[in-house]
Parts: sequence; C-alpha cells; structure tokens
Amino acid sequence: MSELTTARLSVYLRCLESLDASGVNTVSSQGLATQFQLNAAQIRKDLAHFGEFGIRGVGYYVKDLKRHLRQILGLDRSIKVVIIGAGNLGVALADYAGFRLDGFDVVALLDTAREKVGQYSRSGVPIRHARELERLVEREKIDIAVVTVPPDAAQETVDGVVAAGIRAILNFSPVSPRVPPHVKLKNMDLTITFESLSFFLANGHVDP
Amino acid sequence: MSELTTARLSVYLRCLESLDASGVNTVSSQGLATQFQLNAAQIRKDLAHFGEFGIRGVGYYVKDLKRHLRQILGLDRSIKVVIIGAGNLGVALADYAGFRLDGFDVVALLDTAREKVGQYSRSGVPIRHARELERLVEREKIDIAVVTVPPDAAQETVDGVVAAGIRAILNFSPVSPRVPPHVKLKNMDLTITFESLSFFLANGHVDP
DNA sequence: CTCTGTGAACCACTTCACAGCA
DNA sequence: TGCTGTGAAGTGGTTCACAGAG
Repeated sequence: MSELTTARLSVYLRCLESLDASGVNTVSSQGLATQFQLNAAQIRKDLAHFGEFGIRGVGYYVKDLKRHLRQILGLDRSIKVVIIGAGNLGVALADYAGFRLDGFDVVALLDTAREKVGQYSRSGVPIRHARELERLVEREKIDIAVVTVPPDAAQETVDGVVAAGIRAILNFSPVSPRVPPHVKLKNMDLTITFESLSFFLANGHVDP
Repeated sequence: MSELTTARLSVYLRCLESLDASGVNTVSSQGLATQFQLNAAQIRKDLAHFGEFGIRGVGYYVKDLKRHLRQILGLDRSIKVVIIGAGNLGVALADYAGFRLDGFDVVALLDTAREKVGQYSRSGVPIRHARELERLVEREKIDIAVVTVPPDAAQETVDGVVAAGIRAILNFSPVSPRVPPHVKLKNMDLTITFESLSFFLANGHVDP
C-alpha cells in the first residue's frame, strides 16, 4: 500500500471529522472532492482498497466511514510514543497539543544529560535516562519512537530503538539511518524541506 | 521540475559535503550511488537537467559539483526566515542549530501575545508583534515564512504572509491553507505523519 | 437517476542500456 | 577503457469513463 494513499486516508478522516462536527450525515465522493479540493475517483479508489463502505446512489455515511478509517489507520486505540532527545525540538514535540487529541500518548522523553533526567516538560512528560529505553518499551508497549538527537548520534540511537523492538520510527535528524526491513522509518528532514523552498525561490519564478 | 528531484539535489549536496570533508576530489555517479544507496542513472539524470557537470571517464569534481548544487538550490546567499507563532514548536525551530550552518537566518519570531513580544529565544532570536510582519519583510527582505500557529489561525496567517509579499511558506499546522499560484506552500503535517506510522503498525506486518 | 466501484487510459517518475566523449 | 548524458522501456500512481447497484 502506497505511502501517498495512507497519507490521504488521514486527510479524509480529518474532512469527515469536520463534516461530522457540522452535523452532516452522508457525503458523496464528489461532495468531499469539491469541498476539500480532492479528486472524487481517487477517494473512491482509496477507500475501495479496504472494503465497500459506500452506498450507490447515496454516498458514504459520515460516522460510519469515520469509524472505518480510524480502524484502518489503527487509531481505535491509544498509540504510545517515546521521544529520544530532550532538546528544543524533542520537548516542543512532547508538548504539542495536537497529539493528545488524536490518541497519541507521549509516554516519556529520553536523554543522556544528567541535568535533564528527572525533569518534566511543561505539559508533564517525564524526562528519563536513555538507558531505560528497553525497560520502557517492555513495560509500556511503546509503538513509535521519535528521534530528535544530533545527527552523529542518529544511527546508534535508531539501532537501539530497533533492538528494543520498536517497529515505527520518526526521525528528525538530517541523516537517513539504516533500519532492517521490518521497521518503518520516516524521515522529516527540515534541511531538505528548507532547501526545496530555497530552490523554488531561486528557480520557480522564472518559468514561463 | 519535480519536488522529488529537488529534494534529491539536497541529498546529493549533503553527500558531496561529506566526501569533500574526507578529502575526496572526484566521484562517479556509481560511486555516489553505492556509498549512499542511491541510483546512479538517477543521479546523472537529475544533474543533467541543470548542465553538464561531469567528465566522461572520470566522474564529477566534488568541489565543483558542490558549488554548482549550492547555486542551483539558491544557497549561495543567506536565506532570511521569519517564524510566525512563538509557541513551543516555533521557538524550538528558531533555536534549531542546523539552520545557521546551512545559510538559513532566522530573523525574528512573531506572535500576538503581549507577554511574549520583546522577549528573546534562547539562541537570541527576538520575538516581535505579528503586526510588524509587513515592515519586517520590506526592511529585511524575508524569503521564507514558517507558520506554527494554531490550526484555526493558519489560513489568516498565511493570507497575511502572502499579502506581505512572501513567496515561500512552510506550514506546520494540520490544515492545508489556500495560496495563490505564485506562492510555494509546503505542509509538514505531523498528525498525518504519525497516522501513517500508525497505519503501518496496524497493517504493515501482516503482508506475506 | 445518482453515485459507487473499477478496468482502461493516461501521465510522471524511475531504471535500463547504450552511443559517444575523455 | 570508464564514465557521462540520454532515448527507450518499465513501473507505479492518477484520472477517466462507464457498468451496474440502490
């Protein structure tokens, strides 16, 4: 299943939540498409991969489809997250309000700096020593590790995360660590993102 | 020019910087490909869009190609960045060390909260009132706006940024604001990213 | 008659394979 | 000979267009 498809499922879920909040009961793929600037055929095709959720001549029941999407995305339970690297970015992510709402539970921040261990983030996430990772994973059934350590520590951190049995990693450091095939690694490389924008500024405006 | 191509140019630049730091003078597309797990033909094709930088039978001069890529990516000058929304994430980004190294200069954080305005981030980025945006853009020739405001303020913030004349926006809020066609908007949606990982955990391990 | 689910056509990006230059 | 630059082939993802269910 394509990355792009699953990202769109998230978008659809968000659209449906908005419609549901407005009291809308049913929506057609065409309705979704025009309201949220999507492609109707693509919506139908994306959804059809997972079952027949629509009713011909009617569309989709908003609440029904919402529930299906939540389940497909694995959001029908709390997802436990640990953040490794209690620097600016790590702590900011731990305190990011959006997560809690969407069922993501940041269990701990991990770091090796003596003066950070034992502290709490503003929103109350405890900072613990990185060596506790294995124990934490075992006891708390961690689902996702977020890596916000300096680039030269990224690969060893990721290795530790994999060894601890975590199968999904979100990496913010500007390197692409190696992971075994059963582990899903997603890189959020801010430098690449900024350089893309810079490229557009340098070249984008010239084209006819 | 494809998004994917420009992202790869950033990757190539990083690889070349690493080679240069190791004292390597020339490298072939094959050399780059095997060392950094890329595709040799793709490297050649990506580069060939912008000129003939290689020498047949030899490869590419590392320092030369580095300079060319910097120029193509628009990194041969300082890029001025303003961050709108001095919350956890905005301040963390302002203090992110990686930027300064790569020629990105965070000129200011903007916010509307009276108690934040006048303060400084840990690394010394001043927090100013959001209404100063237009003046700041005019005086400082801002290139990129980073939007880290709450979702319901995202569209109006982006509208203001566009009105101020900024043509490249990096948006972290979980909505996709509308922008006119001459403006480049890049969304970094953490919720979608986490939900993709959740999807993988829920479905990835089953496939044969 | 409306709207879904889906094969077929289309398009974009990637990889292959080779002509030709150093 | 070794490697680039590039047309041709291949791959995967998107859009079209319609048969058929409700």
